[in-house]
Amino acid sequence: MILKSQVEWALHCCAILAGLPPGRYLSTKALAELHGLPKEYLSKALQSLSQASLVETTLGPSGGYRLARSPSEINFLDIVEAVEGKSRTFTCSNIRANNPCRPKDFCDSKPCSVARIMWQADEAWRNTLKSVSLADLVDTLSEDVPADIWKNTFEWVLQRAG
Amino acid sequence: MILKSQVEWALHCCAILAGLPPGRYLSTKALAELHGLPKEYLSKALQSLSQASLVETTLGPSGGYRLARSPSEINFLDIVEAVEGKSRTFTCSNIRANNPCRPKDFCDSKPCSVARIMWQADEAWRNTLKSVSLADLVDTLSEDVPADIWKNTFEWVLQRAG
DNA sequence: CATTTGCGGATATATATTGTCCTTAATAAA
DNA sequence: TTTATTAAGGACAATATATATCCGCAAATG
Ligand code: FES
Ligand code: FES
Repeated sequence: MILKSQVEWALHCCAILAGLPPGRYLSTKALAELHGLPKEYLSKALQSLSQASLVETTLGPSGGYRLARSPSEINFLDIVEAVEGKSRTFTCSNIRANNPCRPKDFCDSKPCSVARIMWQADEAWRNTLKSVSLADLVDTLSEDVPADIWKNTFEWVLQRAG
Repeated sequence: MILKSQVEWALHCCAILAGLPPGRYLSTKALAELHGLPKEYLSKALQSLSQASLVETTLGPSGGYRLARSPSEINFLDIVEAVEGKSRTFTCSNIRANNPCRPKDFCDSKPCSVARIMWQADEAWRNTLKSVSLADLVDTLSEDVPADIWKNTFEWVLQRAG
């Protein structure tokens, strides 16, 4: 089990969009070039963000993407679920029902204990993702990324932002 | 991203093995029949448990599997990692290095902030799995599963255990 | 010796991920 | 108005992973 590479792409793209001045847009082309990614396929990830209402778009030259909410109101879980979907990482196929010792019309009242525990772990994962906002990420990045690279990157971005 | 169905299989098989009297073995055939699973493919999951030293095996008629440790000394994470592998669910392909604004010989001192946060969530998932033992599972199951089905199941198992 | 068992390799099939190509409609700039 | 640029999305192909089956081997049992 491994998350799609699009998750890494989407998170990094959102981090860039979070640093964009209000009202400006950044295109798929610029985001793809900045991260060295296949433009057409990155576009699918950005469409997922759009369908999840995390970003807004506009068409035409100088068009592209911008965040639909403030960075403090978007968290990691929002972005991960936009790309990966909201379904749980453990799926129960109810193999307990195949037990030959069970009456064949027996109906379970609760989900299986095994599944419940797996889902608790899934919840812990989601809660951690939910606890970190895009604003938190930008704070951490601006500490970790060397100041000159950070500065150059946003100059590069602003030259291409519509 | 979704866990393999073998995870569900392995957890249920371990729960059965945990209820086996000391010294007895249960075969792949019996475990497959009990859970309604393809014997040959379930065998692969059990081999994973064996390679992880969670179970011991013996050959020949009356052979099969038993736990290598007491149920209180085996947790969910042991079993999940035996089947799914120990690698993290988020992999960083270091797309930050493709940033055209970076000196091309620049070397990062830390893992990317994005990856660190994703790995924290992964840790939270693993910690939850680690906190539940097979003994805990058996306790929960014996409360949830109706007493007569529970009893019949272990009679069925004991008839087939070598 | 005959049977049963776990183990591992080889192989086949189904599904998911990754990636490309193309058309369409909207938008902005020339 | 014309032209260029953009996001959206459908169709498709390539690749990787998950699921599943089959076979031969060596060990254990009786
Ligand atoms: S039957 Fe699906 S987890 Fe128990
Ligand atoms: S470069 Fe991989 S997560 Fe940031």
